[in-house]
Amino acid sequence: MESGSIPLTDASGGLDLQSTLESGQTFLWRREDGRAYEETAAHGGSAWYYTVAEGEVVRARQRDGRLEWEATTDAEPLLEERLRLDDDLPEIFEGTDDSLVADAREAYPGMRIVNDPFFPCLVSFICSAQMRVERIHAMGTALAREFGETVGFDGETYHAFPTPERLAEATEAELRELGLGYRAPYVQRSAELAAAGEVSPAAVREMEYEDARDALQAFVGVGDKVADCVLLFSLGFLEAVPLDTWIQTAIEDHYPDCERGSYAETSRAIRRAFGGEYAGYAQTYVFHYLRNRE
DNA sequence: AGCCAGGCAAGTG
DNA sequence: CACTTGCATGGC
Repeated sequence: MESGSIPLTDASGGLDLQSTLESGQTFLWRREDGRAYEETAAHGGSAWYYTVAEGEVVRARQRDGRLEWEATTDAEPLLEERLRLDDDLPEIFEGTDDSLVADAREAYPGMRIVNDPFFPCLVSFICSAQMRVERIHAMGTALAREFGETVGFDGETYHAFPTPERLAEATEAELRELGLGYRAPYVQRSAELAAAGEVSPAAVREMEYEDARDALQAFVGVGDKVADCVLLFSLGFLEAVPLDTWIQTAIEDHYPDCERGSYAETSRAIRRAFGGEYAGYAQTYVFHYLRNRE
């Protein structure tokens, strides 16, 4: 086993690992302990998290201004990529003078947008429809347990997120047994499309933002909102602003002028209000901030 | 007991 | 294009 630690400088905005991994952006990391979010925060947020990435287990925790990791091979490049450690947060928020965004930043400085692998991100957000964050996470755990490759590490057995091929072979009934409900056929059919290479994430990356959002809707169970989540949390479209129920409420309460009646037009308006190029960062801070108060 | 949760697909007008 | 309806499941 290899291990190491990455220094986190304040210059680029630091890191809040717990908020990054538990704010409903990614469902691919789990805590080694079973503590609740609040308990972990009370303990200084230094819990170990793990994921299975590229067939290998990676553990990480934040302590004493460093991001410590344990893995079978050097995990530094992977962590920098998945946690977007090179994003310069002060620069990203430089142009936004919005007070709600400022409050959210003050509450969770160092939270970053994740950069998840495409297929797991896609399936996670297909499952997210009308579902609480905690249950989406549980669905991911169940999918990995039932259909994911097993990986041994440090005397324990872990499960990778299932491949498109494996999930394409699953039956709707099997997926319903895992509690996916009406999302079961969406996941199965989208896995088939992904396995067939119907929509290539590499090609989507090269598109203009709104074209990319349309292209992802070739998958089943993917509308505007889920497409925006995949663009933001997996494909590097930092301008994407998923309009979920929380953000819709925020628009009513704080940005009534941005309500334009349709997803496309409201999206344009709120993207402008959130600073354009990096509007998705503002969105994610506001989402986490609002969801954690009350 | 009823309502709601990071919505979407399919069907109408 | 806008609008309506049905859809699983679990927690409060």
